[in-house]
Amino acid sequence: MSKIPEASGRRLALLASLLASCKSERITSARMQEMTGIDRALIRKDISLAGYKGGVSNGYKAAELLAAIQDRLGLPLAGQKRFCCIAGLGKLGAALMQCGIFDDSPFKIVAGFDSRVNRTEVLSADFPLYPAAKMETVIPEAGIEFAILAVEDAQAKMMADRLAASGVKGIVNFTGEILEVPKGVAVENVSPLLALNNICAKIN
Amino acid sequence: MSKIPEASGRRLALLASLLASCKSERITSARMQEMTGIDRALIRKDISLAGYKGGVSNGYKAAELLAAIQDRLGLPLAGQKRFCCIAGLGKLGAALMQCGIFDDSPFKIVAGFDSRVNRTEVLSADFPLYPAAKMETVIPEAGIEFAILAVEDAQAKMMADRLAASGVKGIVNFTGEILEVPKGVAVENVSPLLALNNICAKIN
DNA sequence: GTTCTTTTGTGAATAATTTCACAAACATGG
DNA sequence: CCATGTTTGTGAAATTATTCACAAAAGAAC
Repeated sequence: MSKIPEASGRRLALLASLLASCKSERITSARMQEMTGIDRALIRKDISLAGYKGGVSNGYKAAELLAAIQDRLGLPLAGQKRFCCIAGLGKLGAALMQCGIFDDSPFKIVAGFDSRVNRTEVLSADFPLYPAAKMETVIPEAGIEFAILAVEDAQAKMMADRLAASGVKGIVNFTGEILEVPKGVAVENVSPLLALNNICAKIN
Repeated sequence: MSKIPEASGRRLALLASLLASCKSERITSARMQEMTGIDRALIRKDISLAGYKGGVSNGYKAAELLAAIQDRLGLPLAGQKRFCCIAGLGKLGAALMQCGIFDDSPFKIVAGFDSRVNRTEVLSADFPLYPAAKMETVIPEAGIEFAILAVEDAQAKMMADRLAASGVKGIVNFTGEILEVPKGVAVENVSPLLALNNICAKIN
């Protein structure tokens, strides 16, 4: 089956996260439009791309639709644990590792890295913390697939290079820097500053 | 002048953040392609949409180009301070307000809100913290335009409604919930979980 | 000042996405 | 079971976005 266009993929991932917290058994494209602002005809097209059929007359079965999207997009399922690490254990990195956001998710933080050794010694976590120098050995050995980058902007590019060289397949970029990564590594920018700028651009 | 399509706007905002940390005086579309992965012809089209001319033979002047993009997109300039608040002062919210990420930016956090009063009393910040009940009065009085939403998922929708009702024009959504907001309020999702899912979708 | 090289700026061509519109599928309520 | 009301699924149309390709602009070298 051919690959789904990126825009459709993003919308479907959004729908997946919406469906994951959907209380009712069934949901219509009209309701999803209300919740997301995406036109319902487009939602139906996307769902059709995802390969799911079966909503006629009464809307889609939320659980089945979610499963179909997860399957088609290659999203990890609830039971799975895909391993991640956090690079940069400053205020933001430390909070991300401690705030429990990944607890019920298919992602699990299994390592933390920081270039200041005392941080890795002082902070407590229920997974090991390493000096950044260990990155290149720990990441492949632990089977870490994804990294959350929360270092200071000045170190961002260097750390991204090292993460990519260590074999991570995706980086969630919390820094304000735009990362230049080899093909095969996906970057998702979640910088609050970039987000605020995007909002400013949208409301004009 | 007509409004810029959303996709172009996002790319231009990305370029802006790239240009903001650009060391060299001039930059070519080819170099920007290397850094962002966006095709250079498309970058030139976007820049042309932004209304900037003047790069022939030697690339664009980074500073001028940045200024043009900021102007065209309505992005705040370095000198300005647009007021923001943080809703939800748990681990993540507290870290966001303390980590200094907004220090050199045109955005300034001027208030924090949490429904647990003791949090607003225990935490220290260089701006006032309020119980969530004060939101509806503080936001309009302080001239707050944007909110960073970092509450727990269960409270996310309710808080987003209240933020919107209080008059914020944009919400940076760190929660895993998809927010249903009135038209006129922009939402930018920066959930690490959604980001990881998007990465999984991309690498397939 | 002439030539050579680089790089933009942009019409035209192509490709892709989104919207429209409606038949078909199914549920519901008599 | 029949009529009625929803809602999907999807071709076709309309729109939008991207890539191509190249003339023109400008700097660099000599």
